[in-house]
Amino acid sequence: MGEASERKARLRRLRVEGESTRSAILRAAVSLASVDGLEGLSIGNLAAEVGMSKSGLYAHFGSKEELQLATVEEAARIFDDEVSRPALSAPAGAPQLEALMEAYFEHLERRALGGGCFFSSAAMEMGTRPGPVKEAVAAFGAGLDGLLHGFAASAIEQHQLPPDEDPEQLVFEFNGFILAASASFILSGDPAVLGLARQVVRRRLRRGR
Amino acid sequence: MGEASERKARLRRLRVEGESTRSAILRAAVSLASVDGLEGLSIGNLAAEVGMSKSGLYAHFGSKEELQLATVEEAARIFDDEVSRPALSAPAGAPQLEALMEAYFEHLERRALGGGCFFSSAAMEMGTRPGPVKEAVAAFGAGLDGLLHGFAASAIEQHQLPPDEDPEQLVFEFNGFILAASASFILSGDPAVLGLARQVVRRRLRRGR
DNA sequence: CCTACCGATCGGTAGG
DNA sequence: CCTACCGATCGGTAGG
Repeated sequence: MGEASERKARLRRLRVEGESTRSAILRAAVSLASVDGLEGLSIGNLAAEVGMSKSGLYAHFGSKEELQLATVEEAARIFDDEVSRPALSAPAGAPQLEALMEAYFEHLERRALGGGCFFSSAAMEMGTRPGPVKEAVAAFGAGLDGLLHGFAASAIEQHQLPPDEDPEQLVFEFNGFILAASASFILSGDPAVLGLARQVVRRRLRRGR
Repeated sequence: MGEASERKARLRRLRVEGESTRSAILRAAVSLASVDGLEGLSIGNLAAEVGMSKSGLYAHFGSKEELQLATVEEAARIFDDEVSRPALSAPAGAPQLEALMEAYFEHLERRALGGGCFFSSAAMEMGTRPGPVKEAVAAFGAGLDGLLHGFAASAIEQHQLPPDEDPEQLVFEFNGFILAASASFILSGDPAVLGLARQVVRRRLRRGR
């Protein structure tokens, strides 16, 4: 079997029924970036991964920056599917906060992207690199903060949390839980750290009860 | 003035009385890595920054990995000087926790390294790259966790925090505060987020009082 | 989507 | 510490 047919076989493996080539490329891009970062994501590596030439990729994305932007979009879609959406199905307030965190911990534990948490890494990596990609990462963060803020405000409103709690402080704390779980899990590779993270979340939501 | 004398002038600027060339190189390396990451730190850029040839750097560090390891060491020394040591001078227990966080927030606000928080970024960046550099970053994290654990245990012992508090959970939470402050500050560039972080820390340490 | 190429930069080495 | 070089890879383009 020649190289060409191997490439096609790999692409077929990556592609699901009815899924576009662009979508298969972006799933691979998110996976590579979850290991090597958004800067470390190279067009050559990505081309090899999906069994395509570099110029084939340039037909889909005109530049590395456009590829990075599309990759951030795809990562946001995955996060919404796997973490945000399940949380929205839980009862309003504290249960949504807990469901979001639980969905996130499972997303981490399952190593859904191959490497670590895409947005934890992207925030640290792109934070010091002004430009459209940083803005896209920041916009995702703002969206997640908004979601958490709504859950927290609702929890206070429904007296699941004391009335003197501050939603903004809660958003900061839950962001911290996400980042600490991500960093700790990625460095240790030990699912036990997620047990500790779950305890922290549970206790935090039972405070003042 | 020729290029050669410009280079020497730059090196002189970077060097303080009695400071070794190696030390000046490493300070520049930490600064560059705080912006571009430990992978993004290139020997060519670093050589230009300190006004030296690439091969001049190879006389000090035999490989990029050795340079990265030395850079992690230097960053740890700076963190210990600016954050850990001041905390150790505070009264034992909760005041040490608060002093460490305050020193960290000031370290961030002052933009002490030029870019963001070296170890927040390094943990996310190297977490997915097995090898000696990741181990060095993990070892620093373990050391900081140990320090926080001691402060937390002491706070509980002295009844500054309730006896049902778990030091390990507190370590996780404070790690989260550090990471959330770092990510938030780097993305927004707004010192106001550190005000929120300070409130969270203060409230957390007054819980159960 | 491909082959074939571009200049720039990467980490690293030879020889002084 | 330097100049001068190595092969590999980077992002990107020409032409089909």
